[in-house]
Amino acid sequence: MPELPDVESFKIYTRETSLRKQIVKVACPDKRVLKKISCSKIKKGLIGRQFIRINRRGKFLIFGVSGTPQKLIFHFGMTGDLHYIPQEAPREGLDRFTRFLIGFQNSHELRWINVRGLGKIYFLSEPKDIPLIREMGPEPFSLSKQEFRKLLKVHQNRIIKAFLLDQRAIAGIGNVYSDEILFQAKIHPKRKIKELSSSEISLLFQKMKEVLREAVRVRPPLGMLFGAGWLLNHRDKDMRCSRNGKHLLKKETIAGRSAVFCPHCQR
DNA sequence: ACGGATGTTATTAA
DNA sequence: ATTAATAACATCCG
Repeated sequence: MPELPDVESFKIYTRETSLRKQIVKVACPDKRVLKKISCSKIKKGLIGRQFIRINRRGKFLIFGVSGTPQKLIFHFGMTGDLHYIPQEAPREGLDRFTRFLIGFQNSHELRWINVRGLGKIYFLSEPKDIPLIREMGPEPFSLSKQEFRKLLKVHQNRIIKAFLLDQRAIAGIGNVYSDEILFQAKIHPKRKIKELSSSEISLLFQKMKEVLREAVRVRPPLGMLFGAGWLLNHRDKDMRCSRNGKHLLKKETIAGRSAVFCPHCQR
């Protein structure tokens, strides 16, 4: 789940729930997710303080803290969620996998839920000390079409799916949304970038922004649905192309991930 | 029971 | 030097 749109909605959610509240508790039920930092150091840095800023960079969520330059940084890995909930709420369902939590003075807590334990938590002053942040490519939402064309030029020898997935090339796009973007742009995931036409690049740029923007819009108030034309509604389900119910979607390993696409519509 | 899963990284191969 | 494929990480789900 946690690709750019998901982390963006975590940002909105935590800004609405967790900003400017006195932190009174920090718990780390699973130390393995803490990177180069102990639970007691995080406690020392957070307790008695407040979150004053929450930002996103790629798939990272970054919390600025009052009275210290240190920032709390979450990466969710393959699975993740955040629940702001009364502290007495039972840890059942997904909440069983709370591997880190912040308690506030109002008796609510922010639970960092990470089913598979591949997520990571950092507490440091300089986000760029995390190699992936230091080397991360530009944010899709801040790219102009001209910059996008330049970026593709730099990566012209790669296949398009690998480019979209590479955080060092462009930030925040993961497997599901890269498939969706390519489906909507009608581009086969294995196409070489240098062989894309100018109009294909234009459409790709437009669809990249549309898909990500729409996914951010659909996410937060839980339950809203993606449009009928979306590949997302069919992958892991009936595997039928939403453009023509007769075409069967294909699943193939590309750039190390299982790509789902319509061999008929995507060329 | 086995394979696969929305991510990243180190290693190996091409 | 680049780029792509692979395994590994941890754990749940169908």
